[in-house]
Amino acid sequence: MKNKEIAKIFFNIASFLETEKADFRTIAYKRAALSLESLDEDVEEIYLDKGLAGLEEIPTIGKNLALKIEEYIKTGKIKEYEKLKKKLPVNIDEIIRVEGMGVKKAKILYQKLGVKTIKDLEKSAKDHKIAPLFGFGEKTENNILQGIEFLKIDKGRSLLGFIMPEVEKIILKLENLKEVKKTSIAGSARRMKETIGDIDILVASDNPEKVNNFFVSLPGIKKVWAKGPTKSSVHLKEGFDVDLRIVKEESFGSALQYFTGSKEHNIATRKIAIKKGLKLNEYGVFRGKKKIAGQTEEDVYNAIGLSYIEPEMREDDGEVQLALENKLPKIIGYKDIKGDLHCHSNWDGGKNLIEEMAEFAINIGYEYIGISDHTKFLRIENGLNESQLLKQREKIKKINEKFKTKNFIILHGCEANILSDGSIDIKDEVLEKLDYVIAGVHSSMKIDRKKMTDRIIKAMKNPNVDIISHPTGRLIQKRDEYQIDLEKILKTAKETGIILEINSWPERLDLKDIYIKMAKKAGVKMIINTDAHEKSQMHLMKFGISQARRGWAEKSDIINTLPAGELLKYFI
DNA sequence: GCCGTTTTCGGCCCGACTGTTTTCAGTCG
Repeated sequence: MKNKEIAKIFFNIASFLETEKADFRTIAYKRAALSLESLDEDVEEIYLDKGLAGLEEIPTIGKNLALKIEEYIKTGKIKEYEKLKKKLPVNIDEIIRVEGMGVKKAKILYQKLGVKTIKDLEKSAKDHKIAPLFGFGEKTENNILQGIEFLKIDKGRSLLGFIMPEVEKIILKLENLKEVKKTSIAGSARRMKETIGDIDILVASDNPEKVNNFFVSLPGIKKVWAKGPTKSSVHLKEGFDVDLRIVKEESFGSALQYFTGSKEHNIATRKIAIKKGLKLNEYGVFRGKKKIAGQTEEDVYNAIGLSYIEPEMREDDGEVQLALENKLPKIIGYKDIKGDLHCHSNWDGGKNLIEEMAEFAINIGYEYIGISDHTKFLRIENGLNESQLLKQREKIKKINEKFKTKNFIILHGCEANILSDGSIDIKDEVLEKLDYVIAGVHSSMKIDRKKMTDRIIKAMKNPNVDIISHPTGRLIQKRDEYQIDLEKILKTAKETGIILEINSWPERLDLKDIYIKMAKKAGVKMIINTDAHEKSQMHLMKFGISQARRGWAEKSDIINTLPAGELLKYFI
């Protein structure tokens, strides 16, 4: 996929152009870069398939940019970009990562001091060469040094599952303040993106000053970037920024809509407002000077003629048009799940007894749980062999007797291994005795695309296999997906009735949102599981659900929204 | 440079905060 490479070049071209003049060409390049970044299809394939015309079908790509993409595919270079680099030989994308540094400052620092890299920048700041420059000063110089320090320990984006508890802690503290009327998570955390750059929090209050002062003095804050009457921005010791915005309660809905983003979604909604002769900003929806909405997000969307759009869908990926036509899908809700079928017990080295897992499931309102321990190929995980599985089955039968009165049932499955030849590591005569069988790849992950696809398809065709766990094997920020032909896998899933898992583990979230969309389109059913190795991890379900929501999955696409009786029909 | 349920030309989302300046450009979201 050359999408990301070209996107990066377009971003940099925009930056270079911006150092000369911030006209709409820069915006066009930035938009094109964003659109390429989020494009599912490979631009190179589009080009090989349909030529320039195909490229021009991509929104934000016109004749000129299509030619540039063609040039890159053919020659590996874009002449205009090379020219711009020669004119301003600065690692522009690197330097503007320093908080407070933008392209204009970067250009001046190159011209005056020859700064080309972050290293040069750091040296110039340390030698106090920046402060005396016109337009700069002591504070700017210090901020640059601090920004560089933070970058050095910056882990980049954090996993949603890691950052969410931190957000909740801060929100809890804010809620305890009597001046605070309402709070909400906003930004990409509210949209439940799988990784989060920084945290955005919105507060409704009539005393913003008090809230702001309280916020910037919270423990763990290493640097206050900005603090104004309605907004402040800080850097936490955990390595990320938190932005707080305070508005009056009457504007809470419009502020939340604005602050949740995405940026592209906001631009799209504001354009709709303009077309209707309205203005949308964080204070409300306005007709002339008259405010016609703002208290709730529903009001805001309705006022500009849209139906309410769930935060997880706000990526400007067609949702605005559907909201305009009142045709949005009703995506799965956080309370629709009736049970978790990918749970490990202490039989395979998990932490809890089967009974403990079941009791926890009952307490969080589930109607069933599925125990699916690892099988024998995974020795390191104490995988169960055939006789152990049969023994476990007897045990579960007995435990189920106890839960009969509670209208709860433990289903018995396993998470078997798809071996490198596509066979399953447990004999069929045992597999067929289980309530259901999950199969997953846990070894030989680097084989080529055709072999991996054939391997998984062979497993899917085993009549005893019901579910494929974490189908692409990715570990976010750690390990790429296995090479697979997803189209073929989806086709086979549809033919065989195989269920694909959405694994809720924060570093898996596998299938991911765009694949969920593809699966839904292909008519393939999915199941959201946690892969819990101890009972409290069943709470991770919300991250799987959020991924499903980002993939626009509806309740009917997800089989564990069904009661046990109906669910089991999928496993016959 | 892109794009069209006002347009093939003339628009392109909108506002907050800082630092340096003395009224605003640059940066951020």
